[in-house]
Amino acid sequence: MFGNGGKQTTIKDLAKYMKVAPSTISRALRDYPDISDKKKKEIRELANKLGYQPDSIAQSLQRGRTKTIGVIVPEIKHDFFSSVLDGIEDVAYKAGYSIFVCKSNEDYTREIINTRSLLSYSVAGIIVSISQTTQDTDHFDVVKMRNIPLVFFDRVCDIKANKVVVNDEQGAFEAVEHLIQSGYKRIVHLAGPTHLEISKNRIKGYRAALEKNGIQFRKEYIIDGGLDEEDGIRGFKKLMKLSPKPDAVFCVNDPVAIGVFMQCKEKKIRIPRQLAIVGFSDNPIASLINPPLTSVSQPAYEMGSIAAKMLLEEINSKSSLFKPKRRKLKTKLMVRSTT
Amino acid sequence: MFGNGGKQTTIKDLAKYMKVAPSTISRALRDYPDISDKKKKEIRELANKLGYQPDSIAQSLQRGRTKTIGVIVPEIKHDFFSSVLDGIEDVAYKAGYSIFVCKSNEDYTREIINTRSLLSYSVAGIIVSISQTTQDTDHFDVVKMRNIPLVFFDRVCDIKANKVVVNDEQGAFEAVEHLIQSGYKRIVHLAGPTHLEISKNRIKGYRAALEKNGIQFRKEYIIDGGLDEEDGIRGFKKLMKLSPKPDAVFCVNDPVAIGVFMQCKEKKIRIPRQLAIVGFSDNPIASLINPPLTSVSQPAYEMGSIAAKMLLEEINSKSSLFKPKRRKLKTKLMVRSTT
DNA sequence: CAGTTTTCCGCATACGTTTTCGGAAAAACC
DNA sequence: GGTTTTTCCGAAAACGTATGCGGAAAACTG
Repeated sequence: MFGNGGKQTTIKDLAKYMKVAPSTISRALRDYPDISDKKKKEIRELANKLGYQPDSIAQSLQRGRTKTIGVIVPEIKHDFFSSVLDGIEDVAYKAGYSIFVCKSNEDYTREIINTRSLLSYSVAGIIVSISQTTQDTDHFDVVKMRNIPLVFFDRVCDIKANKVVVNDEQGAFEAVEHLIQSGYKRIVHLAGPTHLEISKNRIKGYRAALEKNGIQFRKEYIIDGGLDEEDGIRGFKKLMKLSPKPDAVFCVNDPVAIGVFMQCKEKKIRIPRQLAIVGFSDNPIASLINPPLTSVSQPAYEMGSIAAKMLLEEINSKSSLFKPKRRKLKTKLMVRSTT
Repeated sequence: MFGNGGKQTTIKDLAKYMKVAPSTISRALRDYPDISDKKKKEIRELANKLGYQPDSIAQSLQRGRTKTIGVIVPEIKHDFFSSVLDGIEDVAYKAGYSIFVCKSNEDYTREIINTRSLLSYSVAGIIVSISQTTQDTDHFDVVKMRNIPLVFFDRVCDIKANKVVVNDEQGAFEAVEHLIQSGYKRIVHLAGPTHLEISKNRIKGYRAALEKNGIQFRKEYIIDGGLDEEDGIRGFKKLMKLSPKPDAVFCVNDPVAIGVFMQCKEKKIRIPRQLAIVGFSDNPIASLINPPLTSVSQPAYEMGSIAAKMLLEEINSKSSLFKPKRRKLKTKLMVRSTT
């Protein structure tokens, strides 16, 4: 298959071999009308025999754009993000695209470097969930200015671009209302970073549920924090100092809930008798711990595939007057035994 | 920052602006000796002002190789693989490389397409864990022939290339010996696909432990299967039909163990009283289920970072007489309550 | 057979970099 | 002031592909 010591067979090689111009080869392989059927057939056979494969880099340089979509996530190993990646990859693969995965590590400057890198690689589009520490979003303006399609998912910001999120407010509302209807009255919310939209929306839902059910909102019952297990542990400690003592906690996501969960185990606090717990995102782990964690299910894989589809749509819509859309997916409350 | 309507500022733009040749710009920015310090400074300032960013595609075409490393994994969302990806990304990022992530979906032909795609993108190197259905490995020969560095991890094959694995045999041995020492006598092994090295090695360890402890090996106590939860469920059903009834099961990995675990819950079989379970890979879930799962811990993140380091080493070693190495990482038995 | 159309293909160029080679101008030497 | 050396820079080619344009040969028209 490869007779030339490791070098890729190029269009020029074929040209020399066939004693025609490179342009002829190119046109023959792309089935242009200006080449005789006989020659096309010959060329195709030779290309097959030598295992010719067009050089994507050269094509990209010529076209000014790659068949690649860039993805920026805060973390890869988190279940939610890896499921999203999975969804993106599947859609991209089917459309003949590859994915470039960058991790921001929840770090603002690394996110900037990542976008720059993706831009310099002329990706066809970018899908991103912003990091916890990102407050300023100028780096995404540059993407828009270069006319590169952009889709945000889950952790979005208020830039004019495609977005796919879950109905965080509704999800939070249902979770908290469920707690109330189960008889809990002193419900704490371990919230995420306040500048993130998801945090705000989940707080909104929390308050709405209290309000609707005539429960007085207390400021000290919202505990700010982050999105990791450690934040859950820290949150638990703050929570235990409150008085009157809370009887339930609604966590901004599952890792935080797991942090609380583990602390309860350690301190021998009965779940849900002494403290009820609700998480958000329904990681697979939720149903397997004991007692199984009640959590708001978030369609991660679907989010990824929808984000990718939206991106491809924008890529393929030549018109620059593309109207950004916002898809809001439904959540589903998975009631288990921690409530 | 961008005054030209969305187009990337190029080296030619700078050249026109400065009224010098493009080559001068290139040399100035790369700090070549042949340019006067004064001009270098001017050029750098202009480049900064216009936000010049070298076009990676053009550089790649010129160099014949990208600053990108391709990764092929069977699945993204599995905890083990996403942790490996995490490790790879971190060291790649530090070395100025980006990663191209492809998913084979445990499918042989998709794996071939993935490698082809990576080749056509002139990646600097490839890291891969082969799919369950891969028996033939010609597609990797092509990679070697193109002199592209290659590292296998976990699911390796017998190609002459860098490899990083865990000591599967030792890990399995310790797990099974632990079972024996805990008093279990009829120990079944739910094995993986037989053509994978990991499966073979874990079987070896299983047999070695039996042998050393004077327990008769029974052919029917090895149940072939796959690597997923469903395979665990299937395995459980076969296992229950055996007589005498087994009292312990050593699973080829955690998903399989979880499958068995869930079946036990469903069928009200007491763990570990009626059936002891040991998994492999120590997913985070293992410690959180009830009872917590005994499992062989496999350093996933470290595997990724080591694989990436080996790859970079090979990339940077100009000499084509590179000697493939094999790193074997240690496992650690995490004894919990299912045994 | 001259003129027109059609068929088929090559030339040249562009994409943005890097790099080799060589050459002009300035500086240094005797 | 002529020769050599040094300093600095430009021209051009190359990487592999795609494409507008033009041109030669063949086929068809009258």
